[in-house]
Amino acid sequence: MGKEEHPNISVDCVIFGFDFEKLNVILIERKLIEPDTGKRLINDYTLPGAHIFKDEPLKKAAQRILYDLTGLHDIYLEQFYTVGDPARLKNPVDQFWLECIGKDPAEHVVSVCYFSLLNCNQVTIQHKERNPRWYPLKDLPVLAFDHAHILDKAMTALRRKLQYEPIGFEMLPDKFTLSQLQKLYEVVFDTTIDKRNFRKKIARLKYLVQLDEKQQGVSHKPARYYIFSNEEYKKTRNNILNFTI
Amino acid sequence: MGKEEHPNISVDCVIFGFDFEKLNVILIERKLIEPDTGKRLINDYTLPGAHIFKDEPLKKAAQRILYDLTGLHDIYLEQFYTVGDPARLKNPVDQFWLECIGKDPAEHVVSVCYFSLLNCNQVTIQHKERNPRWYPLKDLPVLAFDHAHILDKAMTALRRKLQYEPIGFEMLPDKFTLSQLQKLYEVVFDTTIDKRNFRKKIARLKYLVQLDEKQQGVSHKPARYYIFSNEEYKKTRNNILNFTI
DNA sequence: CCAAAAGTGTTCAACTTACACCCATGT
DNA sequence: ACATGGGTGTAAGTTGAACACTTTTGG
Repeated sequence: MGKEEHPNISVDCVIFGFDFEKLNVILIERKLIEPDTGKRLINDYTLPGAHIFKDEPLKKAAQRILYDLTGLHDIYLEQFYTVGDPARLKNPVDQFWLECIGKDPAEHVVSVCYFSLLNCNQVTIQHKERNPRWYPLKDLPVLAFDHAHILDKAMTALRRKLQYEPIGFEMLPDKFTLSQLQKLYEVVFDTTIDKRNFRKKIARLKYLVQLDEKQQGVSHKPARYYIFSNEEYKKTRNNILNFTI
Repeated sequence: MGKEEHPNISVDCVIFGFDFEKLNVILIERKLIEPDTGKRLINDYTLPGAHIFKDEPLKKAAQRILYDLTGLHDIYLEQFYTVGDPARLKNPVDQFWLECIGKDPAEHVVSVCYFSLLNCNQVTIQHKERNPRWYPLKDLPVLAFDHAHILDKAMTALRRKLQYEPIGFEMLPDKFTLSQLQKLYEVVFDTTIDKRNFRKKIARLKYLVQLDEKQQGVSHKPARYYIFSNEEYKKTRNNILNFTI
């Protein structure tokens, strides 16, 4: 009961962050250096994750991981996948690592995976140990365990979700410009979007509310700010039945 | 190792079956009758599920459950959700039941949930114990544990999936008529579809191949059979970027 | 005045929706 | 002959895609 870790159940978090230019993800160093020779035995990266405590709900565990990294509660969080192949931690490097950090390498660990959405500029990552920081998705280092696979699934899940729910706002400040929103979609879907068509689409959405406020101190025509109105969204959300077959 | 059950990790299966009229799901009786009085202490229904064996992959466990119920391998199977709140099995009836079947009611059981798709008429459910059978989704009995919640999530996941991938075929025979396919969509989305518009849409899809073969022995104009061509689908699948924002 | 990003309309093609009748078969 | 479900086309409205120039600000 209480703070004892469950040996078989962990939670991994794919924390996406948008910095107005590209999409990033928080990774943590996994470094093991032989003290005598200075030789790097292990030098790669993992997603933030933790074993759940016994009697801790999965979502609470994910929120705990997020809080420890960002100091924030109430971050957008969504479960998207659970990995549970007994072979997933069985390669020699991972086995060696698990021994080094005092886990039983023989355990079958099922990992429940969540993704979260943030705006990079509104977060300062808390350093406790092992140096967590943002890495651009377009330029990732080598990932440990099956974390490349998990990240791939997370990306697919994010795109899917973004296709039917307006959660892009979670990666922007409360007030944002349409160009910022457009850039976000372009980055997530790795594409370019026509500015006029994009804005025409926005104009149809009642839950995107234009403010009187404008950008200040930019050396070009200042953009108008918009906010996302959740009330309007709830009213006008379209339960589309647009099946592809 | 081997056939020992993992006390904390289970797999539940939501097995959807289409019978050309409605959507059904396989449920299993949970019955407990007091021997003396004949009083029904428990009388409700559960989704098929099982604890995984130690060192068994999650998907293998799901396939095992499906095989035990249907005698079939290679059924469409998709993971959609994992429940892991320690409170999920803590109501008195469920606790009592767990004790009766020899499980430790205090364990925190994380359940990884899969849904599968079948055509009811092509399956005979294997009776081992506790009488599993099809129940119409529109007329469900009382469900045990948090299985009503899981079923709800499954239904949402099925609809979403059906909106961007043509997996409806998994609930039809290899050869099917367009009316059968239309009925399937109508039933899953609880709506009605215009016949001519539906068929116009189908005509655009190259992976729906019309056969020369027709229905036989029906007391009306016999319908042409169609098959789903996976090769064509892979060629023409559209990676649409149709975001709602 | 220059650089930088904001903002704005039109046209054409594709798709969606609504709608009614004849056809082939078994009984 | 009749009951049953199969099969077909058209017109109007809506949406998606392509495309270029003017505006506002800071430096």
